[in-house]
Amino acid sequence: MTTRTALLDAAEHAARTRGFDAFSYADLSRAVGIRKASIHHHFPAKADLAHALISRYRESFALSLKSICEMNETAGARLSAFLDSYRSALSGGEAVCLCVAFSTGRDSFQDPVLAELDGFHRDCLAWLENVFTQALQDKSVSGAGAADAEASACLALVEGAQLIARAARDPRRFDDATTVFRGRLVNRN
Amino acid sequence: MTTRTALLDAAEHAARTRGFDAFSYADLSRAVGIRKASIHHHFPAKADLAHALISRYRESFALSLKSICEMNETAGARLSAFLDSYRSALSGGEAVCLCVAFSTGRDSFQDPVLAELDGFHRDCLAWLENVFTQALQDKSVSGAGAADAEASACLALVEGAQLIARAARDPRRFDDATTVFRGRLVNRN
DNA sequence: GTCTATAGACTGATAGAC
DNA sequence: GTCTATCAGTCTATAGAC
Repeated sequence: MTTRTALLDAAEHAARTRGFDAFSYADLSRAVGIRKASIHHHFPAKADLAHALISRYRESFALSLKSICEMNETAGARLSAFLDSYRSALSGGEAVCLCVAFSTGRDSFQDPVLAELDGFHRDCLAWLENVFTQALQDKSVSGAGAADAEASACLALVEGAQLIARAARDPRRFDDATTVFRGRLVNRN
Repeated sequence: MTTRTALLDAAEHAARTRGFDAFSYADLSRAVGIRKASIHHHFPAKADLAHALISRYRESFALSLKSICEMNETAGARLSAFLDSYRSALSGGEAVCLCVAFSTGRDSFQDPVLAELDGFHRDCLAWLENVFTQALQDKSVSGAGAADAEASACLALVEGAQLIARAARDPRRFDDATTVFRGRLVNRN
């Protein structure tokens, strides 16, 4: 593994557990085992690190959504897998997804990072809207309404559930918050 | 207005728009018009300020929930007013409620503050559970399931919706995320 | 690519005069 | 209660040797 990748991994972990502004190059230095100054060789400013982080995350998340579609046929099964991925991102209640972590500290960021963050949200909402549109056909989500409204509500629900679970350091809070929604999903595949 | 109150007001505004760790005594100094050192007379450590903030907020929120119950009869109308209060806390997309702001920066806080924050969550969930229990009787929320599950989902929804709206600096995102839920409320009073 | 050394700004916090 | 002055610690970032 390259030093650059090790730095990105350590930074992602720190950002998701403590927030982007709450870790320093000194923390990364300790985690990866090189000096602070050496990190600046890979990411001259912390803004460069932020951009690399969110950009890598956006790409990997897009792949993950694609994989969900390949492995699940019905809208209900796809949404169930979507919930699972947000649930597993909690890491036992210690972390939130990078998207939530960056949303809470949005002030620190400049245009290139904000654009990538907005792009992430758009990707996610577009995918959800597609799946909820499919749900109207295949009847695999009970009581499904307008696809765009359902998509917005679903994203807010999982992000809010992550926030609450991490605040309580208890992933069961995520399960509590998503119980009603899960009950609407017809889980045959 | 006392200096102490002016400091709390300025701190609350800063915490809700930028986060508790993102403002300094220097910022408060500028906002209120006294020197940094003078702030330490009112709040010796920043942790004392955090405690005073969340404690004041918890009390005023409890009063606000009580007022909602006095002014609205049905569960549907009460939940609609609950949504309104979270929606108006957005301040045009610039802020989140103090509870969300403190949840995102939970690492910075010590026990007395965390206890108050947890208490706030408990208060809020207990109130919601009561209202959803009422909804099973008065039929003012369509498709209502188990009260505790509905309460957890409702809190996650409004907190997630605030997060997304503030990230986009656009309060309409809050409306988008809460459209489906609003549609379930029977709004006669 | 990694290092030592350092700069310059900001943080929360304290001492002591008025 | 507010002030000036100052502290030690942290932060991001840079210069230049190896």
